[in-house]
Amino acid sequence: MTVKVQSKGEQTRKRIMDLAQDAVLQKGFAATSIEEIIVEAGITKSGFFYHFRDKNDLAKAMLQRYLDDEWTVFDRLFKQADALSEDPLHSFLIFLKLFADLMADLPNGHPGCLVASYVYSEHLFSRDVRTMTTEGHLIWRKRFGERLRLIAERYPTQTELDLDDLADMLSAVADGGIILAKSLHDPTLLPKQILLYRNLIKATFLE
Amino acid sequence: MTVKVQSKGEQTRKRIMDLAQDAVLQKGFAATSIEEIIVEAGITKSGFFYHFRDKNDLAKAMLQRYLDDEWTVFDRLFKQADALSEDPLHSFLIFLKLFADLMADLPNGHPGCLVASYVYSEHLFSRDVRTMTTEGHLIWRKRFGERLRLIAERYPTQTELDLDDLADMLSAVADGGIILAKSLHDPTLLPKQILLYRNLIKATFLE
DNA sequence: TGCAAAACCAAACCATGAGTACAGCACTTG
DNA sequence: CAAGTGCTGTACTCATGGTTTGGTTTTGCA
Repeated sequence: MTVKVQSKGEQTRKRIMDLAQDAVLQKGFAATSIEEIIVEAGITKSGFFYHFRDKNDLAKAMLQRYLDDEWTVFDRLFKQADALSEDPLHSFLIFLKLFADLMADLPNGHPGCLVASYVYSEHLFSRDVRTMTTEGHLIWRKRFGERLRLIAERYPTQTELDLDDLADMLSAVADGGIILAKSLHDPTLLPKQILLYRNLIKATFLE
Repeated sequence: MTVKVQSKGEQTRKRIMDLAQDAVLQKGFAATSIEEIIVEAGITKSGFFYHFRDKNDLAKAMLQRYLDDEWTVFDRLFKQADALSEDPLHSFLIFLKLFADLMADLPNGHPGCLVASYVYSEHLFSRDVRTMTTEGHLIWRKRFGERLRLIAERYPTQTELDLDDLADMLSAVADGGIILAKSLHDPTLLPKQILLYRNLIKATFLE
């Protein structure tokens, strides 16, 4: 367990981003004011503008951090799963179980997907932020797609099937599951949806 | 084909809502200003406030209309499907195909789900609007769930399976598919996701 | 044709919110 | 200890945006 040594500045920067992210996931980016963030963070406006050039800069930094975090989380889960089975299919199934468990363990449910939130306010952000959301989704497609291709090699399916679509479906089920879980105030919904996706994978490759 | 006779007022009201909905799906509700709407609609602010008590009132009216529209669309698709097969499973499979086709025929792809958009800015709206989004999702669960229960009666599954979860999954896949399609600028993505859900249904009940 | 109701307009109000200018404090490195 | 640099505070600007008040036109209908 490495404890990052954070300078005071890094700490405030992180605090700003944490608070901002919570607010954005509840009200959307546009409705989240710098004012409210700095009040909660216990700093002043100049403090904010020292750390971020403007609001869009904050949006970008948050998104980058979010994508990085997701990446490392999935990395960990995949490594865990790979350690438990050599077989690509079973490893993927284990991964999905781990993923579902992780989502089930979030005390108040998943707070929301920042990428999804951004997509529904796309027109607010600069071009580079928008391409980041696109790239984020493409990376997941690639990542899950790779796994699926390894599986398909060993477990040939009868029906024609686009593996990229199947990879996308995990993102879709997760994003959709988060929305439903929020809307229905039911944190158990997301993990259950992931397990249904797992069923599809099983049914697809195990006949 | 009944053509609704709309008074001038009803026409402007509709125009406002159309423009607002487009804007909201692109930028979110908070970032959509009354100003821009009235400019596009060719009216003034007072014109707007004649039709809507306040901005939240507009949000509510838009959501109600959206839910009603969705309801009638699904109604039509279900009726069409039921006319083509007596069997609940096949009827549902036909319905899913029709649904996918409908989504595929949208020239620029699905513009976005208003409910999903609202969920990611929940904290902006009054309580009644928020309960409307919840109710909306519950209605879909009920509607799809009913169909699935009819299917399950005739096609018993071996594995334990919560049909409400399976019903929710259609909403999740749709909402998630819309997000992905928007993010990746690929209108074909949504219908493909629906067809993958259809595969799951087939695999589940036809072994 | 006249008149009430419906539909709309003009102009202001007030709050909020993004962003700036600039001064001041607290490190920490030469 | 001097000088920079990282960070915070005060005090503004300027634009936007939701909402109100009080009037004017247009429309449907008796």
